[in-house]
Amino acid sequence: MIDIKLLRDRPEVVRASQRARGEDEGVVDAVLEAEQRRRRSLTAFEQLRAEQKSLGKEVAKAQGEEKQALLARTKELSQHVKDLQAEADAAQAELDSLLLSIGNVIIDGVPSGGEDDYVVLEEIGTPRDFAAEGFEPKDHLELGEALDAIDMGRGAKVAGARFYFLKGQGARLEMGLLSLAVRKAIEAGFTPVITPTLVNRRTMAGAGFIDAHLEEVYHLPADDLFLTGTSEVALAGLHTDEVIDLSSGPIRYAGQSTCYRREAGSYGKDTRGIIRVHQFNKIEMFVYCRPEDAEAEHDRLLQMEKDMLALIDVPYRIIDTAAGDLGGPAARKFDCEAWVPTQGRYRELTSTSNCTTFQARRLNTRFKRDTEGGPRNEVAATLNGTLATTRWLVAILENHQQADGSVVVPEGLREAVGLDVLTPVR
RNA sequence: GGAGGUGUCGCCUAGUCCGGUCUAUGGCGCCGCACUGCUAAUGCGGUUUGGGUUUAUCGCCCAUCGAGGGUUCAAAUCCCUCCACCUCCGCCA
Repeated sequence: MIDIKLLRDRPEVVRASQRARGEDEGVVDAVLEAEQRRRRSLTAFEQLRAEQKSLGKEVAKAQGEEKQALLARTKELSQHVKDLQAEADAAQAELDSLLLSIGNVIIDGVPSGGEDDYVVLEEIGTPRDFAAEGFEPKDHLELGEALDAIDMGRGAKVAGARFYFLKGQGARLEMGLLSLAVRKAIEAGFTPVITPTLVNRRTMAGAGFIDAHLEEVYHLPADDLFLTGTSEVALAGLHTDEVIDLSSGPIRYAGQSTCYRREAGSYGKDTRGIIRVHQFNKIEMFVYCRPEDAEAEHDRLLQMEKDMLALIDVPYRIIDTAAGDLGGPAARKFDCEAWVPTQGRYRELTSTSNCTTFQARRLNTRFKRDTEGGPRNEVAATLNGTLATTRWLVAILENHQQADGSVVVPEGLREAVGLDVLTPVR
């Protein structure tokens, strides 16, 4: 949820953000109007409520005929107060639903437009020239099957399409990758966390995954619980309704969890292999900090991702995602996309978002700031970023394959995986 | 799954049976001031959170006793639903 004070004081900033996202900017005026209505109805209610309370005290003291007269007055007043309260509640609800419909205000510099309007910030590494090496690269599934590392068929048998088994060298590769990511995070001062993967409605909504992503989310109606598509959700909810201590700097977590996504509306897309699946594992960084530190923290998260990608040694590029492709909570998002040889294009491996105060406002996570007028509670900023996922195996397998179908484990991963080369078993 | 108990403004706690004097008691902690070689002790004052009004303050007002409904002129207090925690029973990878 955006800050209504910002919208009130500088509506043009919110309008510009909405425009860049390709969203309705008229909602800004609707909010201003709803806010007026809310204040008017609230004032009316509060005045009458104050009168009701003071009359109530007289009733308590009065006797006999006087009491009866007061009761008559106050009964009438009671209904009036209820009506005004209902009006004020309705105005508040209307305001809230308008505010919830507005995405986070983008940060200056974020490119306008949609999915294809990203800006490439940096390209790192050079794709291998397989033609010059004299062989046709195999895709990750063909490699994975020959290594007996990936089994899609049995995944489908047990659970359905887009499910899979990782086994043997495949399981070792993933476990090594994830444990290396956690180790790097710990070295950088992050606290490792294993999170719940089922969360309640408030947490899911607060993290921003119910409005736009409802179709994407597995829901268990019997318990009204939601399977999370990333540990970001649980980590965002970790400090709900708390005042956290940021006096000695940002709080940095590295969450490990299995992630569940319905992938509704992606029928026919990436149906082969483990690029787009219903279940995968991920190490996710999550930071709470003061709003003024958020952009620096964002750069830090991106640097963590770059360091991690350097360890798996694949060519990749960094893009600054366009406003229309940010999703509601993010004010800016950088994706790192690795080169996938058999697709001849870059595919997302990491994504780091600066959500500023958007998530924390919904989840009521604040910190104490000392000001001249004394300590004040202020909404914290949150950021998240990927440090490793199952999908990374795709880039590792394809970029490090050899003509005989074996795969060289990148140097930086060898110790964690415990293998130098993955060898075909058939 | 069943039975019982608990939930009060940082922590502990009074109040709930029997609705109005609760503008929620007291202690601890914390903050400020005073006193004092320093510290401690002592004394005085302050100390939930959100919102409205005014916005330069002070102030005044409303909401908030786990959450949400209800009864009532009036709810921390009575009723209902839900949530969390504790004890016991049952079941169980």
